Amino acid sequence: MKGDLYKCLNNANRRKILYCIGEEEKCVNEIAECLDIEQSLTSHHLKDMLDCGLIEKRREGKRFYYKVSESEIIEILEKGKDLGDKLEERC
Amino acid sequence: MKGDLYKCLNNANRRKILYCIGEEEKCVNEIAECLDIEQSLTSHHLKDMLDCGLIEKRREGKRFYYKVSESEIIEILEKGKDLGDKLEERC
DNA sequence: CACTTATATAAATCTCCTTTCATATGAAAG
DNA sequence: CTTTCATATGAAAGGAGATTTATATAAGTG
Repeated sequence: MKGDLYKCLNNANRRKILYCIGEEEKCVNEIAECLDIEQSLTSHHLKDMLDCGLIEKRREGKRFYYKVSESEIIEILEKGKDLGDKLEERC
Repeated sequence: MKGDLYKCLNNANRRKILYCIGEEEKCVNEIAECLDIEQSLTSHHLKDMLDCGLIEKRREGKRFYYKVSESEIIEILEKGKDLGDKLEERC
């Protein structure tokens, strides 16, 4: 397993991807469009997250659908967001 | 506020520091010794975490004591650890 | 006041990450 | 079987982050 959880979370595009496929699986182009980034960049990020087990991939014809593998990750993102907001208030 | 929560969490030394001062405040040298890293490096990491509001600093004579500012951060670390372990099992 | 202890900081270096660009692969459609 | 669509991959460029080394500051001690 390459890469780790925290590395995956330390990038806004990857976090957006997680939110984007958190509710329902999406294919690469849908994700790229959702984040308004290049397909290539999307694929790179998906690979990283796949490598660390955070997401899963399923083929359907020429498309690949991705989804979050453990829904806990969304909870962690929410907790992180809450804490981030709280820390901002301190400044 | 420089740096963000996820950046702070994306480094093993910084995570160790959080665990190290999570229970009780410690001064810089204690932290450096606890992690077995240089004082200088410790200070750098402490500054980053201070900048993002994750920890707090208190002076006592020539020493500075650091502690975690929001105990939630430890919960997030625990959740992250659990999820990390779970993801490892998949591979 | 000189010395020591505790911490901070700045510069330099090295490593790692992100993004872009070009290209490859592979399925489906005509 | 050529073209198109969907995705993956590799290399290169640029930037950000981690660590080390050397030095500064500031408090406490004799």
